[in-house]
Amino acid sequence: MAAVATREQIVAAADRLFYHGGYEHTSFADIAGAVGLSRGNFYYHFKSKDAILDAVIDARLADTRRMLEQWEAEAPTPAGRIMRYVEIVLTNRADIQDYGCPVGTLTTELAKLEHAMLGQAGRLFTLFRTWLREQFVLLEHAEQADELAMHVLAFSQGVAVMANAFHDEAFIQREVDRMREWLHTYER
Amino acid sequence: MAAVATREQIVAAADRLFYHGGYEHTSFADIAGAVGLSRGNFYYHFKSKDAILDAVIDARLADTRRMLEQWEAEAPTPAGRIMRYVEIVLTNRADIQDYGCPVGTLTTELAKLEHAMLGQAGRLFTLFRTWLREQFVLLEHAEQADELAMHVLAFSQGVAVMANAFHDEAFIQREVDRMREWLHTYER
DNA sequence: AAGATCGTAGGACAGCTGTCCTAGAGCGCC
DNA sequence: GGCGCTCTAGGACAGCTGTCCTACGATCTT
Repeated sequence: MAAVATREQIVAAADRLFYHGGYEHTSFADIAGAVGLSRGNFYYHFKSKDAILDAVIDARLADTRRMLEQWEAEAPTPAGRIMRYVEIVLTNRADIQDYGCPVGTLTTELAKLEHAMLGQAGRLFTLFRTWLREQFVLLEHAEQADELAMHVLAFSQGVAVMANAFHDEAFIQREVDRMREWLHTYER
Repeated sequence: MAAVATREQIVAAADRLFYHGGYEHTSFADIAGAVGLSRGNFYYHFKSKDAILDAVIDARLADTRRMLEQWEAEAPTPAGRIMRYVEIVLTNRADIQDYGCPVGTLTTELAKLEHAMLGQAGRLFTLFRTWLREQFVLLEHAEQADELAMHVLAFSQGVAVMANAFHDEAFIQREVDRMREWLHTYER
């Protein structure tokens, strides 16, 4: 098997396992089992568990950039684009109810572990923050753009934590509706 | 030393360590070191790690009930009491920036671990939810009381995750101000 | 003073962790 | 055929995990 394909398989499996079970709780043996490789052989592809996490974060950053570009292509207005972000809690509601937000839960876990890769994980949040800020600038709220971006991020994190805790789909829908109305007051 | 005092010391130390470093990441050795006991001797006080977690959750439930009673005694109006809840993200901002919300992060972690004690941890959320709902009933919004309670909970969780990720005190203050204005629209 | 009870230290136990090494299989190229 | 490279399996390694047991010191009761 080509090494590059195996590496991608490892990263994909690790991404899923880190999201579902948490970073520390996921062992080399778990990832090896998911990919179908022997545990000891991992050193050939990644020299440490941190290196896998680094690769997973890089992959998530790339995926996120692709998703944001797609949103920009599909939604013509900045408000529509912001709503695309807001609605991911609906789109991904099944996973969110089971595992929370992939970005929020990873960042929270790494902060508790005082893990060196915490800064890297923070780039995922910053990517969304910067993109949302740009949309609010386009909405002609340049002055408060960053504050509004942070508010939208906090919305999604709050909904994710509560949806994960209570498994309440109606709650998610209500909060998205509430957010849509709030966003309308910033449209022009 | 009296066994009951030692037990309380263990629970207090475990509570702090679980909050700061997470449940799974905290070992018997860590707790033993914090209390000044030998690791093997723990079996005398708690027959398993889950039993410690159970005791920690019970202690947090009792502490929370005390806090809610105090809020009721100190704040005469339901809106004032709700604001007491909203303002804990300011009151505890130092800890929240370092470790997130104690309730939210524990629930999120236990969900990923598929831990048997997840239901117990959920009672912490439910305690706040029920109390907030009662306050909105007193505000004569009985019909939407539970929805509004969930919205306030989501607010606090969102702010906690973002404050933990970005360490931004001004953001916390702005979100509390925003929440205060929102709450005014429900006062009469 | 003798005995029972309470709380403790220390270590044994199997099992798992991340890391690292060695040997060899499979393959293309000369 | 023989060389060299890529990729792999399997196991060794020290260290840690939660659990559990035994032996002993301190304290209290009678």
